Amino acid sequence: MARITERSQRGGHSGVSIEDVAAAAGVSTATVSRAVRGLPRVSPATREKILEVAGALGYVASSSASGLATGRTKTIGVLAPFVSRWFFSKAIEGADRELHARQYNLSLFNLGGHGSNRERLFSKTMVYKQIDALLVLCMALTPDELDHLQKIDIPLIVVGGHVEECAYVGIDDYAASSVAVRHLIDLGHRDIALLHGDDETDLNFDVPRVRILAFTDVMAAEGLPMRPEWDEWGDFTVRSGQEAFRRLWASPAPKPTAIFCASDEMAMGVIFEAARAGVRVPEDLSVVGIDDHDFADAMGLTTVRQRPDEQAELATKMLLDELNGVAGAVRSAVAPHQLIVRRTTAPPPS
Amino acid sequence: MARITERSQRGGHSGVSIEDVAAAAGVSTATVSRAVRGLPRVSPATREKILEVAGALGYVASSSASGLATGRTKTIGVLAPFVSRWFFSKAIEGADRELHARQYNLSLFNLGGHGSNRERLFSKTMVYKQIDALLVLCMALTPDELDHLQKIDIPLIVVGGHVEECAYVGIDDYAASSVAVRHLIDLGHRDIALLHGDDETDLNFDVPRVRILAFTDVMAAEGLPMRPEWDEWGDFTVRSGQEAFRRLWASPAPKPTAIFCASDEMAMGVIFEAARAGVRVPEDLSVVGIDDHDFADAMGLTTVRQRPDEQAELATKMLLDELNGVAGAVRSAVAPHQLIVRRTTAPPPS
DNA sequence: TTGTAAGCGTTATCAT
DNA sequence: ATGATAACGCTTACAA
Repeated sequence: MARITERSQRGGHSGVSIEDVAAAAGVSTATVSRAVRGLPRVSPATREKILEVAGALGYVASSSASGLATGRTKTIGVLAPFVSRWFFSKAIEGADRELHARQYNLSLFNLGGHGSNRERLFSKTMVYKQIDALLVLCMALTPDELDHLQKIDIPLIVVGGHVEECAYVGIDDYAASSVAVRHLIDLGHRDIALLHGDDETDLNFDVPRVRILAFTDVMAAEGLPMRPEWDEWGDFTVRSGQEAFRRLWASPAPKPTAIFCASDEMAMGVIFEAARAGVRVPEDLSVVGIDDHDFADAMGLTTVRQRPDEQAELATKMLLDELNGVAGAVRSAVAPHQLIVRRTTAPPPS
Repeated sequence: MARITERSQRGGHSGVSIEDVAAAAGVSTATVSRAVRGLPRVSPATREKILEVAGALGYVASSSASGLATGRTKTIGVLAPFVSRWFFSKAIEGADRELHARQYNLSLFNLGGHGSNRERLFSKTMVYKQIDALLVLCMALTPDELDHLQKIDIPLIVVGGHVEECAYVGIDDYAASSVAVRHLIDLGHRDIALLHGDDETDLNFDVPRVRILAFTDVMAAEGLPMRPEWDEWGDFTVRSGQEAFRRLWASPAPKPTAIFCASDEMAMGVIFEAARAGVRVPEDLSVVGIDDHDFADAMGLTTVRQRPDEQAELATKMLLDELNGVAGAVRSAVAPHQLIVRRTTAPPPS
């Protein structure tokens, strides 16, 4: 009773502590600490006994206490602009896989959708001293956010968009886009529209621009025309793909026979809207995307596959290795991409 | 120099501590603590000075230290079977919204996709003493997992599937399914197929069963036939919807004029495959789903809307309120649903 | 192999 | 309003 009172005096803590285990096992807390962490310098006999007692008591070390003692929290942060978009949700799963396997926790920081959409507040305070490393999943960071990031002196790596001065894991966007456009050209298309994802305000997000560049380079190299009316913009969502298609088809200009979309979700929007407008894919219009979204196979969408989960997994591995003393483990790496030809691309109507 | 050596002696901690701030501001750590946390009993003048010094020094309290002192981590855990499926990713966003607003951290525990798919290891150790409360986003828990859950004596609430003895926030699945089926019947359909999501092994997941029950009840009440060949099974994914459609249309049995799907993703699979098979939706086949997935609008899918983000947001709010002393804040609540009629349902072919 | 004890950075009690 | 100071539970030299 006195004991209980003593314990509940402050904070109302609960649970069994290392001291309880030590007492029950008749050893010191130091030995318990070594034993439960699988450290050497504990005799097999004592270890077994301690583990048994600990198990019986349901002992679990307090992460706060060990965090305070070691200076490491055993959790890494994942910063994402969205969680419900394909790329990010897959990346989160990939990061989690690696973290889980290595007994680390994943702390999720979502930049998007807070309050009225742009009230995204990412301050150093959020992550500082709470995580050992940070995985940045990003398409666009404000200069302010970028600034905060640089100030945190923990291992950091980014997946999903280049950030100045940071190690980056991702596909070669230029090559991936090129192969998609070439596929269209190889099929015989000459009148190809571009649905890119650059809104020209996200200064720290160059993925869309690289994809645009690849498109224009390939088109120019082949001497193909690039009409301004065929240069459409979207924000990587299905809806924006729909809208782009509508604008394209509403215009009095001649219609392209193919459209290169900077993401599968936009490509899907185009396809949905084309169906609605009675435009047949691929007979009247070929469409190719980038990503290999979960739904791409079901829709028969031709695309360039990338695996955000594997990218994030690799990036996470680097972070963890770095934390475990492998200096230079965190470095840029380019992930593979692959053209997947399905049923939304075909030769142009003759 | 002596100071630096002193600091880096153990663990290699970095950053400025409360003591540094106290020293720089010429006050005690106790006062700094009060000041930075916005507690009373600090004169405006000292508070201002402390805040200024703290800001200049870039002071951020160590979460480990305060966690140890208070017994609370200021982070809540979110347990999810998947993160890249619509329901869960939306729910996570909703939870994050509330947590973010209340300065809590979100620790994500993903059950799915570890190693060879079923090596999902959810032990008490994972979450114990690391979080103040747990939000369970689940469709199916093994008895073992369930057991672990019960043992954790922290506030807990579930969204996305009932769990015995736990407070639950979610829609009325029976009513939601009923309204979908009734919609089909009101349109004049009599030959309605069912695409449910029960694999009969997930014993702790009754959502699919409730939806099946609603279907059979409504059909029976209307005296409508329910052919066993029209009873199809899926696992809530697009792919399983495709497969179900293929089976349905491959069978020699007569075809239904409508199909009620227990989820939008399955409904989409049906629609994609129907298009491939030349079956027109809704002229030849009406399809209705449940969820109002992000793509539902673009596809014109008739469905019953639910908002997992709002459900999770509410559940999270309850958790936080409970932690803040509002006894009984965590309790079951039923979330709204709404029939959204779009373009995949129409009267049956005459 | 095991134990002792000094931190780790906060918070909270109790004085002042 | 402010300051000492004792926890909080664990890790880790260092001693035994």
